[in-house]
Amino acid sequence: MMPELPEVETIRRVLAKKIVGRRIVKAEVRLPNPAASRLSQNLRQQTRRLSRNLRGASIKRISRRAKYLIVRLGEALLIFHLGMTGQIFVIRKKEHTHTGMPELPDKHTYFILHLSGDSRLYFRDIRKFGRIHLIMKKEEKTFFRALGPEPLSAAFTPESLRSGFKRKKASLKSLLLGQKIVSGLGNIYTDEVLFQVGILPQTPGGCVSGKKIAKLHKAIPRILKEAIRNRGTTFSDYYDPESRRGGFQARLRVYGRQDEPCLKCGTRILKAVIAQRGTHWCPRCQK
DNA sequence: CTCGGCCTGCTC
DNA sequence: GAGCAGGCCGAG
Repeated sequence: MMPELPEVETIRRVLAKKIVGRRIVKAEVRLPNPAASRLSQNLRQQTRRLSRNLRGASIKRISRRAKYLIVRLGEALLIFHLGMTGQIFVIRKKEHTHTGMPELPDKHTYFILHLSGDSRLYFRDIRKFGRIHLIMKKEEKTFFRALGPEPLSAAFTPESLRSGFKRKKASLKSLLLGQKIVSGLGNIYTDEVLFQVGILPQTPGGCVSGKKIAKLHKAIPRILKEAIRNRGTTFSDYYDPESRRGGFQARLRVYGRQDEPCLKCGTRILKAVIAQRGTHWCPRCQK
């Protein structure tokens, strides 16, 4: 997996079951090499706060904002962003590990929470695009200030989309990926949403009709919810913190289906780079 | 706004 | 060896 909103939400739900109510016995940072890497810098910057403030804290609640996972500890919030390859595992010390699950901690494991009840949370990130932050509750608003409305909340409205797209000549693909007009969509779900709404990803934001905006506003939460119901999308060997795979990959309509027939009309699905990301669409269903 | 850069590992 | 990968940020 690489996590967009549905995958992070799936992880949130698993963590809520597994670690809420537990106490943090110790927080362990394992700085990656090279020391100049951004994850290493991020962890070094946060490491004192992490080890000083986490010990003894108890986990009250797990929440999510867009693709950020938030472990609520009362006044403090421990925030994870998983980047492209971040993973979180929770296992008991003696628990039999799943086949396909890495031996933990391995060389890609950069943060460990030792929890009461002999369980541990491992943060692992092969490409090191992930980040960890510890902030105070009062800083939460500022921390997330750049994010657009949460697509599964009432803050997300046709009007918020309309004003975001207004007079923009950037493509819908880049606008939806940008996290500013609406947050939580990544490369997969952006392609899926645009297919279901029947709009080409290269359409400039300013050229989208009110009718399409209304359809888009309905399709975004619908698809995200469908993906969450299926525990997100899993490629290759991803496992959520419970060692389970997602199931949405079987329901993808365009993502990864280049050269295959469109499920609606049979036309060959195209793929090209748009907004620097591999983008999939049906040239007949999307106008 | 677009682009390159950040990272490692996998596939061709 | 090149190109690609589910994200994001900062430079120009």
